[in-house]
Amino acid sequence: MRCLGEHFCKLLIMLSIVEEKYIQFEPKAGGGNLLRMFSTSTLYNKPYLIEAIKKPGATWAAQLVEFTIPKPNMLSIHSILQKIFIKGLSFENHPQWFFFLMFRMTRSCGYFIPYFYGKGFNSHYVKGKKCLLKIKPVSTNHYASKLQLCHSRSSVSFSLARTVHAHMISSGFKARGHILNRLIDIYCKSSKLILARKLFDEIPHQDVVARTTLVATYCASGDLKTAREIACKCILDGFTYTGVISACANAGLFQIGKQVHAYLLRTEANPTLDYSLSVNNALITFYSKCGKIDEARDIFNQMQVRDLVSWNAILSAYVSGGRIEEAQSHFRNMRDRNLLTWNVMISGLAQNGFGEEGLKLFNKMKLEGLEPCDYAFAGAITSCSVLGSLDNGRQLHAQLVRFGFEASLSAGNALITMYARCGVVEAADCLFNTMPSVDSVSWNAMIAALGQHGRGAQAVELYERMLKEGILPDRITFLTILSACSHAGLVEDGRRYFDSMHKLYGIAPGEDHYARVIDLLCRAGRFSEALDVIESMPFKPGAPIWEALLAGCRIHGNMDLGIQAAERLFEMIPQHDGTYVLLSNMYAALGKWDDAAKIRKLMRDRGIKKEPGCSWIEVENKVHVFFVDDTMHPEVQAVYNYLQEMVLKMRKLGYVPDTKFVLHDLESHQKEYALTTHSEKLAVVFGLMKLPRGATIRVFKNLRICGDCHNAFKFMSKVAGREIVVRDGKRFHHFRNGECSCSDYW
DNA sequence: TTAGGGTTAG
Repeated sequence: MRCLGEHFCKLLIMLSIVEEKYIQFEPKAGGGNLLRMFSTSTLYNKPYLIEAIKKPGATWAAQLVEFTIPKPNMLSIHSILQKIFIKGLSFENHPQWFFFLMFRMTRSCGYFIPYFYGKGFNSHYVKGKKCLLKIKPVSTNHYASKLQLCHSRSSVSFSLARTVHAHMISSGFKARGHILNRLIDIYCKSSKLILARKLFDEIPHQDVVARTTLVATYCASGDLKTAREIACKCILDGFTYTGVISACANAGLFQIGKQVHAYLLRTEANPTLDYSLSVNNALITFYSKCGKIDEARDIFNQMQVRDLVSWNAILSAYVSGGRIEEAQSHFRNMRDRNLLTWNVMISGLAQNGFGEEGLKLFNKMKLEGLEPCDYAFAGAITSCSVLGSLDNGRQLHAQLVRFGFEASLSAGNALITMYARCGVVEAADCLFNTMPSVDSVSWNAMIAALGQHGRGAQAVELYERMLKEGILPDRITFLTILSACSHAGLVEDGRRYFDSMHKLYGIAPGEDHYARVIDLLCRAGRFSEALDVIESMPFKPGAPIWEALLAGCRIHGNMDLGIQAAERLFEMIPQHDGTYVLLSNMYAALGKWDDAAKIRKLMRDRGIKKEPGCSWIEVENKVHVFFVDDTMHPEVQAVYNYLQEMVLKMRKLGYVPDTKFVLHDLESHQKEYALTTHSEKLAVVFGLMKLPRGATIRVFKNLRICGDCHNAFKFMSKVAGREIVVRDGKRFHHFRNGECSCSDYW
């Protein structure tokens, strides 16, 4: 029990700080045997645990901890907590259980304190307890290490830092130097600038470290006057400049960052400024984040000395600018690479739509003997989202658990999107609800997932829940919730959220937000309102606005307005194939074949090619691609035969091919045949032929699904008794028993 | 004790 005793001592010290209270604590003996008994077990979810829960005190805590060895992680402990609550047990009478857990988690995973703080645990178990132990002031090292606990890779615990600070004051401890600097840093990172400034002003000898922290924070908040005031009172070093440049990069302050750069160039001859490497590295990232990739490259090329940070920074710049070829060539030319290099490249490929390449690189990384971290997993999982490869995604999820990263936020968030984009929104929902901790990215991902699957009401519900839990929506939250409302026809909700953006949350709507509102209104046929919104915009409408308007006009056959929108688009983005196709489709749908042909001719004259429609489906871990009128796939003839039989059965149930979706003026039997060559039909039929009985058919299409295919899949789902899920360029359709989840609103 | 290279959401 010696080891346990030590744990408890450490715990006590820590808790004294966490709670600012005196805590009654009575360690109980008897855990030793059980500790040994389970020392090799990691099966925390076996019935032993249920038995163990019935036992009191330290015995139980000892088991609990031991069960999580050798790889304690957030998920395993979280699931224990869930079991405890399911059984109606609480920590009320056994605070030591909670202490032990918290200590173990904090030590093993580094970020459990913020987790517990958010969940109201602290008030749950201490209230009403007698206070027996008085906590004395502790050493500088102790406070330093406690403040270190406030920092984790992804979060800063303001509440813990504040408590440590309070403890210092109440115990009479005189904090100096780096302890204060750390506190200031944490306050700044927690956006408590006033508190940080107050502390800074109380320091008798303000050093360059504290100044650097504050200058960078004031700069990021846009308060340049104060930043300058603080900066000019001491000799600045490289840390200050890199800090300021980085702050400008993160806050998007391009002009100011450029001024700092110009200033540094003027003072380059100054021999005291010997920090060009890190400053240049910061500058690469600054220009990259401001979208100036060429400038970033120039800095990299002109650098006399470069290190791995420089190489990674410029690689990241290429990737973020979508310059994948340059990134790949740069990656190949790198003599040294670290884990980060691989992560940047893998996720960069995935983000730019190169899912297959991303997965290949992830596997290559492993073959080269590098152990992937959770960021690498996140990149690989994103690759699966791009491909719609559920099999690969599931395998990666399993690997992730084996590697002990199941508590990772970035990988977890990537998984939510992967499951949703692979058509299994239930799995995404389940993951979201069982993740040990979530952040705003997770909420946004889940709201987006529900929206894409046509579950607008649920998306709205989740958004409201997010607000109730005190999470502030950001500009991406609004993009996702507006899309969700738009796809589900929730016009009033969408309008209300759009209005609240600026009024309640101070976020100025961007063009992308306006485009979504226009989409929302036009889909519902409310064109005059949409035009009013366009009038009220503080900037000139760009292509996304006219595209949304045109798409709405197509749905409602509003030819006049559609032509106006298309004309604007022809001026703005003449090379974009979508405008020509949409307008031509509108004419064709109205039977105006001459006009449709004119648009097609215009397209040809301008040398614009329509992106060919293609659909794909994963069968036994292999992706099968079908094009329109496919002749390439080895089994395509069997597919056509199967489809013909299927159409006969569908006709008996009332299916009538809707030839208005054929865009060329053909004889009616030719039109009907043309419909049967659509890539999405071929892929779905291939799935029906190849996948086991009862398995859901999941098909992906690069463009929007065709209206006749949409109707046909409703009948097909009934005839075959199967669920068919189709992901098109915008959203998902779930066909089940003759109906689609979108209720034909798309 | 401060700074410079990464991730996930649209």
